[in-house]
Amino acid sequence: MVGQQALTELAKRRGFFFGANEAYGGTAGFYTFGPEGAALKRNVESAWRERFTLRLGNEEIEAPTVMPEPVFEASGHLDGFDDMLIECAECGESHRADHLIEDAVADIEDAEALGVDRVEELIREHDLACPTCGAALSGEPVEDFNLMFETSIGPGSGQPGYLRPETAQGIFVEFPRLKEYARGQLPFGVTQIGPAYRNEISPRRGIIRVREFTQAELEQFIDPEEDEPPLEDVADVEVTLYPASEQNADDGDYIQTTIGEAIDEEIIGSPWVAYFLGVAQGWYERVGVDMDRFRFRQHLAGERAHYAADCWDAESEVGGNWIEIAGFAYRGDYDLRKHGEHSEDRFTVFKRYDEPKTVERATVNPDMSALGPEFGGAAGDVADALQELAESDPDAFDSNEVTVDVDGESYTIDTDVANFSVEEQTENGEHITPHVVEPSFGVGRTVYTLLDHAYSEDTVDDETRTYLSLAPEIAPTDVAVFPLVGDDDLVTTADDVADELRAAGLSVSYDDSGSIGRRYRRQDEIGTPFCVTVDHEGLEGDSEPTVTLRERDSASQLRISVADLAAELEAVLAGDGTFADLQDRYERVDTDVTTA
RNA sequence: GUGCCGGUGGUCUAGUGGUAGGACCUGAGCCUUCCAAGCUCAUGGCCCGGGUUCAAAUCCCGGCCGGCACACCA
Repeated sequence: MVGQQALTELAKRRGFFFGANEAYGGTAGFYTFGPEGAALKRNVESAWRERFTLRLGNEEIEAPTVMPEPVFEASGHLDGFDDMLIECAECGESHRADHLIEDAVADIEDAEALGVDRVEELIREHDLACPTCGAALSGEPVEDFNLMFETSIGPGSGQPGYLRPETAQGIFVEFPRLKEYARGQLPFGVTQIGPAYRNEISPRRGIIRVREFTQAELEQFIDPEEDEPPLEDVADVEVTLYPASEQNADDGDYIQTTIGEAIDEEIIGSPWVAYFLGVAQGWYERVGVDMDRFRFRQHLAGERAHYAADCWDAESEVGGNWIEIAGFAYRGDYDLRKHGEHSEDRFTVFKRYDEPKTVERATVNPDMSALGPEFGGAAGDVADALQELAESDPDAFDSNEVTVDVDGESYTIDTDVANFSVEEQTENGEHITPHVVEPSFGVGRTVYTLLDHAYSEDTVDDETRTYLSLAPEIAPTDVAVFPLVGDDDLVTTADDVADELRAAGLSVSYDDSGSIGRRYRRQDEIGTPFCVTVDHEGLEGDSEPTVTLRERDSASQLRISVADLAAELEAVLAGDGTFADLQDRYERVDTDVTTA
């Protein structure tokens, strides 16, 4: 196991990531990905896109990071994302004011909804004390802290906006158009990879908890009554589960099972969530997460977000701690329903019935030439109220007069004027609000996990060697090319080989400095899976030139002709064969190197 | 946000009220035909601001950044 300190040091020194704006003292919670880190992150994103967008037949979008205030009124982030903090004057501890009240006052369960002033009052009335030191908190100010970054759109006072706290909202808000694009057919999925922002009170633990981070999210829109995931694709996938029941039990333990069994035994409630856990398991394994340090943990009841009906996290163990690297939430119809209520657009899809239905519907057709002169500006509202009444209580129209309330005023109308009737109508279907299943991945945390799990040390010729055993698919550099020594003919050939490999689309690093061993170590430390060395032996005689090809983890080499090199490397990097396969087909080089 | 500890070349680190030394790295050269070798030379540093002092990188205060603990993490 590697400590956070050693990994952070390597990350800084080798250009994976480092604190941003250090020239100006640094900014807590913001990191820059250096050349190696940016390449690694890009490769992780590509692998995610390949699996969760392309392979699943979904579509990817790119929405703005700044969104106007009403979006977050609808999503609940403006209220639900607030923390009410109160600070003890005696010991300086900060506490959640709303939690204090919920604990102390029996009949208040959601103190957050009460507002700052009322919460301050309640603390006075109940004479609440600091849980840490016991000093009275009465009279201390309660501060609202919203975790969203606020900004202002346009000049002057502008309109208030926020940096999105999750990429998901960019997908939900555009649902009306995305639905059109999907031709109104459920199920369909939309993905987005991009930055999200949370103004954390206290960023911690390096890159693990930051204020700007990259999310890769899939919003799967489904008809909850009809759509089922292709569970047969993942039924046999083995997973390590840590359900809420086990977390609560004294002797709770992990459950090793398959996705199929977990559904049969109702450990995972939602088949869709289970499906995505299965897909994710395979993906994490592929990009290089150590599956012995990986688990799916179910959220405890009190832990769930305001939108989530059931939620599982993917967690990895890094530096001895478990961190969340993805969340799988069944969000129900919460998001689309809310945006539908708050905006002018329709966040529904039309679901056709198998057979058209004939229904009796009570309607009114009010004589507006009578209502208008009588009620003036209220006439339109009265007409609407009559229609509502017709639907909810048609019997009200049996008598001669009917009364409706509009804004607290009562209006009484002759029933004749309302033109009440019951008509038979044909309904071909209904508008339903889709449910949403959301796999949401933290890209930065995944990158950190991969570095942690790839970090290795061994001994080569009695010297300690540090190397990153990254999956070839996601390693920042595919291959490094060296001339064994600085002779002109070796340098020229090595240059040509590097150029040829670049032309084949590989990410190539060229290095002719210092001793060959030093150059191998450099590449080991950034996880480059292969090194190609041009030596005199390979250029001797009239036969085709050859080079040595070295594999990172074993440090073993084989001799291969330059003509075959690009194609063989491409195949291995694409996961089509391994270095061991090449060893069977090409001459091994005895290097006298011993690894232990 | 609170408490404790810390901040010296790219990285790691020694050190003192009189402006700094090492190791590794990096660059140039010599040597070198496969794993951080050796030799020569070179580049490069006291987090920021204020105070005390003849003099502050050193002491004091504040800020910023980092680590740990608490709180927080929808």
